[in-house]
Amino acid sequence: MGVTKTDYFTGNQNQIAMMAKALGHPARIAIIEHLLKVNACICGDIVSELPLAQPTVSQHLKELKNAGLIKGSIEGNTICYCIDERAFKILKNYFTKIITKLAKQNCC
Amino acid sequence: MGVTKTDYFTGNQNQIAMMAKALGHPARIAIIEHLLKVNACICGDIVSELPLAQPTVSQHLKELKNAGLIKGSIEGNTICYCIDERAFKILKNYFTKIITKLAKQNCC
DNA sequence: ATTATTTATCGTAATATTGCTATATTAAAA
DNA sequence: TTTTAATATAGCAATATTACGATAAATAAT
Repeated sequence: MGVTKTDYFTGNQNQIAMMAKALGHPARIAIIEHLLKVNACICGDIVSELPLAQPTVSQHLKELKNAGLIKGSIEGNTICYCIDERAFKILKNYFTKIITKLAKQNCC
Repeated sequence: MGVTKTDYFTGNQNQIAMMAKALGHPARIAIIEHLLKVNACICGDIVSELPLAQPTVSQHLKELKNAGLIKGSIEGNTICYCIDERAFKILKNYFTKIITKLAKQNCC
C-alpha cells in the first residue's frame, strides 16, 4: 500500500524512524555535511554545491526541516540554514546506547 | 522520477544514507530494538512481536540485512537474526563526529 | 511418506519519493 | 517602478516503498 502504520509503534520509534528516513538520501547527507563544513549558517549557496536542480534541493531542505534536522530563518531575500543540534544529539545518544547495550551481549 | 542519483555522491555519503534509509521505518526500528531487548540472536519470534503480516516482516528483515544492519544465519528450520555491530558502530561514530564538530561552531 | 512449521518469494494495489520544468512569491537593487 | 535574485510551490512522469494474500521452498515432526 505504501502507507506506514505509524500508530502501531511508539512515539520514540516513530521519531527515530522519521529522522533516519530524512537522512536516508545521499543528497540530504551531503547537505548536512556541507552545513557542517562551512561551520556556520549559510544563506543560499547550497544549491550550487549539489548536482541537482534548485527545486529539488528546496524539496530536500524542506524534508530535513520537517524532520527537525535543520533550521531555516528568513534573512531578507535569502534563507539562512543551519543544523539543529537537538536532533543530532538524540541520534547520537540513540546509537551510543545501542553500542553500549551490544557490548554487554555475548552472541554472534 | 523516484530514482536517486547515487553516482553524484561519495561512497561514504551513499553508505550512511543507505543505512539511515533502512532505519527510516518504525517497524524496522522496532525490529532492531527487539533484537537488542532479547539480548541474543533470536530465531523466528520477530513476526509475533510486530503488528504486521509475516511477508511484510520478512521484507523488512531483508532490507535491514541488505543494509548490513543485521545478520541472519540459517539454523535448521528457522533463521537466527542478530544485530551487526559494525554498522551501528559506523553510525555511532558518524553522529558523534557531527556533535563534536557542532560543539566547535558558534552560530545559531 | 505425509503433515506441520518456518521463512521467502511472487504478484498486486495503494501510496510515497525523486527530480524536473514552469511558475509563483518575495525582497533587494537599479 | 521595473528588474533582478533567491526560494518555494504546482504539476507531472518515473520509480520505489509498504503491505498483504497466495504460494513456494525447505526442514522438522509424526
